[in-house]
Amino acid sequence: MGPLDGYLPYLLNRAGSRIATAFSEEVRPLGATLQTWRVLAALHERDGRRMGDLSETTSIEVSTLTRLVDGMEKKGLVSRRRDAADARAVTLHATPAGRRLTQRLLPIAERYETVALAGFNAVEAKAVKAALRRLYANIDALEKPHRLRG
Amino acid sequence: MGPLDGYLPYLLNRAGSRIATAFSEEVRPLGATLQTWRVLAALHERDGRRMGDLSETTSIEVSTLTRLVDGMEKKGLVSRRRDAADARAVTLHATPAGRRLTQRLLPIAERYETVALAGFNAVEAKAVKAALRRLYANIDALEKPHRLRG
DNA sequence: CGCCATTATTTGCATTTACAAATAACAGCG
DNA sequence: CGCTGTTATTTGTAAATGCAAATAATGGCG
Repeated sequence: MGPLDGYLPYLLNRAGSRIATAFSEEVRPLGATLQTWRVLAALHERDGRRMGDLSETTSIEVSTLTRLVDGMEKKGLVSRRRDAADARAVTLHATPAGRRLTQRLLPIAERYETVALAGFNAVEAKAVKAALRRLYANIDALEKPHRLRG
Repeated sequence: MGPLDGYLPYLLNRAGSRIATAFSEEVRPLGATLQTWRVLAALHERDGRRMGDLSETTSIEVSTLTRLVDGMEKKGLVSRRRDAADARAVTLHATPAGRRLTQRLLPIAERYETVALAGFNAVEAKAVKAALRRLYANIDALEKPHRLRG
């Protein structure tokens, strides 16, 4: 066990990468990717989100998201709509086909949650999640100042 | 707080992405990227690693790593050597310039560790890291069986 | 020794990604 | 109402990525 094993960003990336790769492999036969799942999951949580909102939620850069959504639209999984209130914005909506795919992906996602947390009791699981939220908030706070200048 | 906020892989990815993006931005002025840092950090831990070993430790896919190392070699940060014991393998070594860059990146990396764990006491910090190792091991165990067939 | 299955790395190639610039529409103010 | 600065999204373009195939070398076994 070297220094890397004690370095938090390393451990974070390692765990995240591993789960991402495994999940990707698993959903490929369904014609899905990790990124499409992220978008579908975000829309499952709340449909009709804006691109920027989706980018924030999924951690997918907006220009990347644009082209990802292009593909998903072509596949008939989602549809874009010009926001009625603000014509600059675009809202994204899952189509019936998109919702069907989501339903097929949900149990796989649930299984990954279970597998990842194998051996964790309820208290420990809750603690990890709380810690991950704190880590995120800490880094987020580091970035935010940039946006508040002026 | 929707369902996503309770989904571990989501929290993991969100925290990891955020820290990765922030770190990347920060090291760009030094002519470095997150990926080059990962390679340099792995070599700092132990020099002369094989490509496959590096791929495993950095979570960078081997074919991606090959090309990343091409670029690092061109920049004079690392050098490849054919492994004396096994001519199939290539070992990678940090050059003086590579080590100098590593020395400049180390304090930045340390700072990220500190910032990410702001508000965590020593016990909590240790617990998060242990949890991340367990998560990784759990997913790893899910994958391993594939390699043991035959 | 020579063959064969296995392992380590690289290469081919199509896709994904991200930064920066461009476009489109808003909001406030003269 | 027509500027002006800001916000939301897309597009241009070059680089990074990952799967699969190719290459190179090993080890075991007849």
